[in-house]
Parts: sequence; structure tokens; C-alpha cells
Amino acid sequence: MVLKLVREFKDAFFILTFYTLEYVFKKSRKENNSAMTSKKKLQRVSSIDVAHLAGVSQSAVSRAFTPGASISEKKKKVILEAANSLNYRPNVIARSLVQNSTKIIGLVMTRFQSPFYTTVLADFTRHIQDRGYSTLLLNIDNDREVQDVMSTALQYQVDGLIITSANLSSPMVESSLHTKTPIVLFNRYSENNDLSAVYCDGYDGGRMVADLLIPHHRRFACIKGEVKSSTSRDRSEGFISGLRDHGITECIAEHAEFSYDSGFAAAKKILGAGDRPDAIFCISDLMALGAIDAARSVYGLQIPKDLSIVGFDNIPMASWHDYNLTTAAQPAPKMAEATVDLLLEAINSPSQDTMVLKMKTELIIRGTTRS
Amino acid sequence: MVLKLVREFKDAFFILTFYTLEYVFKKSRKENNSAMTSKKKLQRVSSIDVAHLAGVSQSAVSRAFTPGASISEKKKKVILEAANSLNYRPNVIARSLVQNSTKIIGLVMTRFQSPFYTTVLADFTRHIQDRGYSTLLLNIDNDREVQDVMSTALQYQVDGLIITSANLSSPMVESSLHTKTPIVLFNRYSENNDLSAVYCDGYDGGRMVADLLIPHHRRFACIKGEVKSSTSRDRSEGFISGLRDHGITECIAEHAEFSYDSGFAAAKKILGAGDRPDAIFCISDLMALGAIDAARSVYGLQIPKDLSIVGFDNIPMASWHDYNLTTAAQPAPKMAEATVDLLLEAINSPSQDTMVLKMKTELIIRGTTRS
DNA sequence: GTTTTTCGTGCAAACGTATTCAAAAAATGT
DNA sequence: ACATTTTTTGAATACGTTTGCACGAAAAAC
Repeated sequence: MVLKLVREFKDAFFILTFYTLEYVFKKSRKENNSAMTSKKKLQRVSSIDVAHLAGVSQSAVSRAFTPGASISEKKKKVILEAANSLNYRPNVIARSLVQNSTKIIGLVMTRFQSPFYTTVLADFTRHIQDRGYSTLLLNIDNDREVQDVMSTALQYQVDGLIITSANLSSPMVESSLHTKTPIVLFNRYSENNDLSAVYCDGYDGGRMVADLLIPHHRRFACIKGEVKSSTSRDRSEGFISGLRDHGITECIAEHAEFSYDSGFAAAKKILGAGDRPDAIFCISDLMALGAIDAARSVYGLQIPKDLSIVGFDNIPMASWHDYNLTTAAQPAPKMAEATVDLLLEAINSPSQDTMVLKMKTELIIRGTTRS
Repeated sequence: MVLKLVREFKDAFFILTFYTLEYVFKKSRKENNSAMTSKKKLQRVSSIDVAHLAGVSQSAVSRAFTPGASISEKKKKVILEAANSLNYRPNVIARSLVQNSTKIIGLVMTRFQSPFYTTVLADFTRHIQDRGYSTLLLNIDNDREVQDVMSTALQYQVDGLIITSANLSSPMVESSLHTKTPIVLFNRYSENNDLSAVYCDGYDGGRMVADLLIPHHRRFACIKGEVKSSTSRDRSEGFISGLRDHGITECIAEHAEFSYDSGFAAAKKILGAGDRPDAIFCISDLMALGAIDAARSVYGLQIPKDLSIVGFDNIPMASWHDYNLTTAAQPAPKMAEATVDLLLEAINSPSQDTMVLKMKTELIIRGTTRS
């Protein structure tokens, strides 16, 4: 869109203004080899070129770049020098073809906006890189796309696949079973199908929150996520079961999205109704922060004096000074690392077994709950 | 680490507990083809298998999967059916080799924790996918790694490269000039080297902030980022130049990292010293939010009555109810899309020209400034 | 009915690498 | 100095595609 406008003015060498919003200018590139203009395809330098220059065979060049291959130090040095002078780098794509392994891991993610997944994404890529692999990142907006995106990942011959946040709709499951590519689910688990998974025990986390709140509160509310989300279901059901174990059967419930605004709105609604609760458990931290702001600014409540609020995830903002949110922390860094390890395990020694790691949540008690 | 423990207990079929932190259990996978056990390499089905089954040549199969290729409808249908029954998908890696184009775009990112880059990352991947490409995500912690990471990207024969947040240290620049792979810098520009770039006019943004604050304030402060960061430099210098244009030469300065905590600490220091400013410009929103909390909770200041605070970036949290931060917004979505477009332009019609898009910031006036 | 054009098809040659195999070279042992 | 083992080497093949080319068939034009 912007670019189309730009192209029309491509010959202008002075500064232009669009909408009073963008400036564009263009420079002529440093002419490092003007003969290039005629060539259509930029031809990359191959191992054969290096071989010619170094006066050896192509296989020797390959060996020079393969750690542990059988080649004399002397020849290796000559080759590496030649390669360097030509600015040669092995073509990983060609290597992948013959080795039948791309060293690429597909990462299917959604809900980028959530700070929790941001952290996780950073951890994923870091661990993947540290282990000598690369990350093919596939963004999906809704779970319907999982299918398409998995297909492209498989076409790229990824060695393994990490899938976060998929509601495991039937077509996706089907497709995943047809492939032999190892898959690990993150923060999801499959009930019917046996897929490896790493997730956090939301049910137990919900119970822990209930146990924490029960002693000092009398009336409870819970802000849940979408009904389809298993994450939301586990957490809220754990909470409710925890309440019930102490004879509390009533719990105000409200549904919301995994966002600040949605949490704000839900809390506003709950607190605006009669017989206000004195404790709210929010299925995610973002919601909880919204709930805090709603309680404070819309109803002038003091936290935790008038109202206790607990979140889930322990995102960075939860520890911000004015929020100081009590929350059930997922051991995100550990989970991310375990996911990558599990996947690499499956890649390198394909066994018949599937592994499921269920991690415990840890309660982080800060300032939004009374004690 | 976790996994090592797990492996030792691999034969246990019951639930295990480590540290009281993780549970592990394993299921036996649904046996869909038990003959597989003997085969070492899982052999993928190739176009030749499909050809045999359909009774056609291998090239026919290829053409069936190439839109616009010369093939009869009838034969195409037969082939697609055969392909489907074998669950065949074209191997993009092999295609890349012969077409000399991987349809992969390398995305070098840093500072994942910043909400601004999160949004940008989501936009990048979305646009890249929408245009039929895939994203190879490369995570770097410090700018020193740019070199390494660019090298792997090039080995993967990416069609183009987007680089964010690189301080353009000399080796990286050198390496980038040697390659013919198109590069677009995001939120950075190169002074000495002619590289395409999309960035936001931080200098002008800083001036706008100064213009906004000057009428109603008497003493100013600025929380900057790291000295090396050009982003930080542009913004703060613009601000200071804006002040100077109105005869104000004094501005308290403090350096911080691009984080909440760092902003909190810097503001605490500034406000703790004598002759407190009544307006603080923070180089980034995260710092600004930290500064707000410091001002409120440490010194009990009211915002904007006692102190005005302005940020930069317009991250989602800036619009949260209790912050309601006045800020200079980068047109992030537009910038991201333009970056992708610019890169694809360079990929598809390699010209000698380099393009630089400088976008204007837009002042978003909310509740942390008096008017 | 003949000539031209169009279309569909298979063959074979790339693409850049890893790797097997056999031969050559070097190192080792006697 | 010779036999034997070990190491190093290059030729050749394979990986799974796309694509230029030639050839035949079918359709269109004359």
C-alpha cells in the first residue's frame, strides 16, 4: 500500500511527503560490481568453484566443511582459504536434500499479543538455536489455520514441530497422525490422540488458588476464558472444585477473552451487580490487571482490603509496582526448554513412545490478596 | 535438564514426581504401521511414487502441482488423487534448490521482551505469510551475534533479510555488503552504507514532544536509553533541540535500559534530587510506565498535576486505564507492512537502488500531560 | 486433405551438496 | 626394505524437484 505510492515516485531524488506521514528517499547503491547489471540471476558460489580454485575435488570441499570428516589438515586449510576468498558458505538447502534433515523446527504460534507467549517464544528460539537448529515461525490467528500452516511446515520438511495453543480440532489431529514428523504440543494436550506434550497443570493451579483464598474471603468470582479453551477450562474447574471441597458451591462466573480490556469489562460487570464478591480469580494475568484497574477506578475499591484478585501466568507486568499481582506462575522457561528437549529427543531417537510432561504451577503471593 | 531426569525413568508407566514440580507419564503410541520399526530412515513419499501409482511421468506430477503449468485437466485430476491417497506433498526444499529461491525470509530480532517488538513480530510474520513466504526467525541477545545469525540465514539461502535493532557494528556491515541477498533494516538506518531501511523519525518525534510540553512546564528531564542506540539518540536529541528552539537549554538527563524497572529507577533518581522537574520525557513507553509508578508510589506525586510524563512507541499497556499515557506513536503496523513490501520488491525486481522510508510519529495525547 | 498451430507429454539435464566405494598415498610394524 | 594397516582422496551416485527441449497428437486454419 505504502509501497505502491512510493513506486510511482521512484525517480524522485528529493524528499517526498505522503499524508504528512511518510518521507521517502532513495540512494544509489555503492557500485561494487557494475558488471552485475546484465546478469539476471545472482549466481551463488558453490563448492565446485571452491574446488577448482583450491585444485581439489568437490568432495574434498564438502569434507572440509564437515566436522570429523576424513581430510588432512593441510588440505583443509587450503580449502578453507579458497572458500574464504570466494566468500563461500555451504548451501544448507542442498545439504538438507541429501541428508534428509533440514535442521529446522517449525513453531506454530498464536496469540502473539499475550506477554506470556512472548516470553515463551523468546525461550523457544533461543533453545532451538543453541542446539544447532533454526526456527520456522508460523503465525496463526485462529485455530482453523493450524491445518494450512502445518502443511507448509511439512512441505519445508521441518525436522519437528512445536504447536502452541491449538484447540486440536479434528482435521488438524488427523493430519498430524498421518505424518511421521515428531510433534510436541505446548500448553495443550490431546485426549484422544497420543501426542507428546508439555503443559502446566491448570487444574491443580486453580485448586491452589482456591486454597489460598478460602480462609479470608466469603464470596468468590471467576473470570474465565473462551469455553473452547482447555486452558481456561482446567484452571476454572480446578478453582471451583477447590471451593467445593470446602463446602462453597457458589461462584460468580463471567467469560472474557485473554486480554486486558476484556478483563476490565468482565470485572466491571461482576462488581456492578448486587452482592459483590470479595475475591476474584482471573484465568490469566492480563485479565487480572484489567480487573484491578476496573475495581480501583470504576468502583474506588482498595485492593486487597476490599477485594482480592489473583491471576495466572506470572507475566512481567504482574510484578509491576502498582499492580503487584498475586498469581499462579507457570514455569515457562522450564516448560519451553523441556519442550525443545523433548522434540529433539523424538527427532534423534524416534521411539514408539510419546511423552507427556505435566508441570506444577507455583503460587506467587504478592500484594493483591489478603493474608 | 528436566529431560535427562525423565529419560532415566523412561520405563516407568506410572506417574512420577520430580521436585514436587513435574509429573511425567508416557503412553504407547497408536500403532498405525508396525512395519516401520525396522526402517531406520522414515522415507517420505516422492513425486516418483505418485507418478508410478498414477501411471504417468514424474514431470507430469510436478506440473500437476505447478499452477499454470501445461497439463490436461484429466491427467491432473488423476495425479492429484494418487497424490492424495499417498499423502504426498511436494518437497519445497528440493524445489528451492532448482528454483534458486527458498521463499523464506530471515527475520533477525532482538529485545523480544519489549511489547513494541512483539506487535511488530506478529505483523511481520503475518504479512510474510500472506505473501506466500515463510519466516525464519533468528533470535539474538546482543548485537554481537548479528554476524553469526546472518551467516546461518544466508546458509539457509533466505530470499531476503529483515534486521531489527542491530547497532550496525562494523563486521556486520561488511558481511552484509558482501552478500547479494536483499536486506531491509527495521527501525534502524545505516549512515555509511546504503541499505534499505524503514524507520520512524525519532528526532522529529522528540521535537513534537518538546513542543507539546513547553507551554505548560518549566523544568524538563529526559530518560534516555543506552548511548550506542541510535533510536535513543535520535529521540532525545530531537527533544533537546526542540527545547533549545524555545530558549530552554537545561534538561536533566538520565540513562536507562529499555525496561520498566530501569525506568522506575531512573525516575526515582531524578525525582529524588533537588529542583524536581515537572515534565519527564521517556525514550520508551516501558520506561515511562516505570516512571509513572515511581512518581506515584515513591513520591506520592499526582500525574499530570505535579508531573507530566510522555513516552514513545504506544505499546498496548500505554492505553491501560490507570496509566493512560501520552506518547509519541510509531506507526508500527504500517512500518511492518512497508518493510515486508520493500523487501519483496527488492527480491522480485533487484534494482541498483536502495530505498529508505522515514515515517512520521504521531502524538497521542492522553492523560499524563497537562494542557 | 494438407498445412500450420496449439497443446500435452516424457526424457534428461540441472540445482549443490553428502557419501559410498575403490584406489592411492601415507603411516606403521617387522 | 617389505608387508600391512590406516588415512586421504576423487569419481560417481543420490537426494526430489523444475524446466528446456523434442516429439507426437489433436485441433485449427487454409
